[in-house]
Amino acid sequence: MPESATRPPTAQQFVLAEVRRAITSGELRPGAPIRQEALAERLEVSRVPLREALKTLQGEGLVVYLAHRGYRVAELSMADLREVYRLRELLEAEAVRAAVPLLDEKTFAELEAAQAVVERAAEDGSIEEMARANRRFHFALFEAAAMPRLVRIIGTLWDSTDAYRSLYYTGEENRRHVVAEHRAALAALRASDPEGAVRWFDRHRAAAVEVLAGQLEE
Amino acid sequence: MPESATRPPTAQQFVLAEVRRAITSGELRPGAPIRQEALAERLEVSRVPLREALKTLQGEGLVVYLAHRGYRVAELSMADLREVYRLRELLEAEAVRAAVPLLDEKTFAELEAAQAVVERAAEDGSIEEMARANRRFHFALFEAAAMPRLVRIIGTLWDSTDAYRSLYYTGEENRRHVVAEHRAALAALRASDPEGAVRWFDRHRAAAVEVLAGQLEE
DNA sequence: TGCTACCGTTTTGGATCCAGTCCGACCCCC
DNA sequence: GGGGGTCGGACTGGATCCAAAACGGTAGCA
Repeated sequence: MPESATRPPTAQQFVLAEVRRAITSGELRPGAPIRQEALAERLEVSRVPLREALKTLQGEGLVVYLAHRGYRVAELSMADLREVYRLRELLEAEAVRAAVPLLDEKTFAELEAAQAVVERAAEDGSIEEMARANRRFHFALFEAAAMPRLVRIIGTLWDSTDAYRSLYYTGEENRRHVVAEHRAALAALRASDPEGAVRWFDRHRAAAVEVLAGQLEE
Repeated sequence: MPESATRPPTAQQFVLAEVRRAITSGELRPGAPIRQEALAERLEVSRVPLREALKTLQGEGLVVYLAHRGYRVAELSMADLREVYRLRELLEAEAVRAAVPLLDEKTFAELEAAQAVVERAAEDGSIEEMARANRRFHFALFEAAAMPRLVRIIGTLWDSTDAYRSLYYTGEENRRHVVAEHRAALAALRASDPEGAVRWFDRHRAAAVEVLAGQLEE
């Protein structure tokens, strides 16, 4: 039963992807408790694979766990938000610097393909697609650094703010900023100018974090 | 049955601590497959809490997982080792810089208490105790930075090399280096000189990574 | 002799069932 | 009327059982 393009080979992987999507898309609200029985039933699995998926998400910081009280969707305080972005600044700069000397045409092609989707989605205002393509863009670059642990850490940092970040793309002006900053960074990468690229990405993040900080105060 | 000072409130937490200890102490060798049935029986629990503990360890990178083939203790390549230490360099420097302005007498007391244990253990050659006290020393400092995510990430980086790092302390000269470098860093911290402390910690790590790299080539 | 298909064993993945803990409502007593 | 204790429901934690996938060995065949 090929119900979707590729259904993961184990239930826990399926559940993991599904729950992560539900959290980062805001379907499961920050702070909300996770009722295992109900969620498992909705996903048509038993509680066992769900619990293992939740353990993974706990490791990623997307949910918090208290013994005998279960899991809740993690909430982000203002201090958390600042910390995440500070760490991203440090780690992504490292990734970019490591990646630049290793960039090849294949990577550039991937970057430009992703960027094309970003631009089209920005025009159309399709938030979900823009978020996906934006991630593809950045991680295509990070992957090029050939530092798998670094990429994984950055990935978890992205995940932990995904639920909030989607909001950023709802502003049309924000979307225009993203497109422009990507283009500038791409030009710097083409010119093998890591510091230039780093500066653009820093500005990119700084703009986002300010907007998000505003959002976080409701 | 108070079989140990404090037995965790759930079996999975007990198992987690136990398996982590077994891995970082080298009792479970890198690359070795983990037979769930046997291990669960040895720890006198069922496979369910063991599996959840293994998921946590997977998130920390201490074990690797393949669907339908189970868990194995993670192995470190030379590239991995270098990456871990490069990331520690970046992140620990950030932690130290953030911590210095926040240091209070309580933290200094903890640092010096840990350092005293390190020095005694270094004399006696008690490897296990030195490793524990060394970790307490460094993390007392990191915790002072008030950046919980950062501390957690650094913690997982430490864990991923623990199985190898114990080897470092078996050399007597290495132990003397550690003591001296800690003292120098402590003096810099007392003088509110973050850059001085960062330099000493960098040297501290650089010495360790070179020895470990040698070990890793068997 | 080397390859392949098959089958039994081992091991992991998942479902169900039971036990223990937590939380809130209610009641008693002060 | 308010505070503390107790009971019951809801939910999580763990054990056992069953299903499915992977591995190893063997036999059959080219």
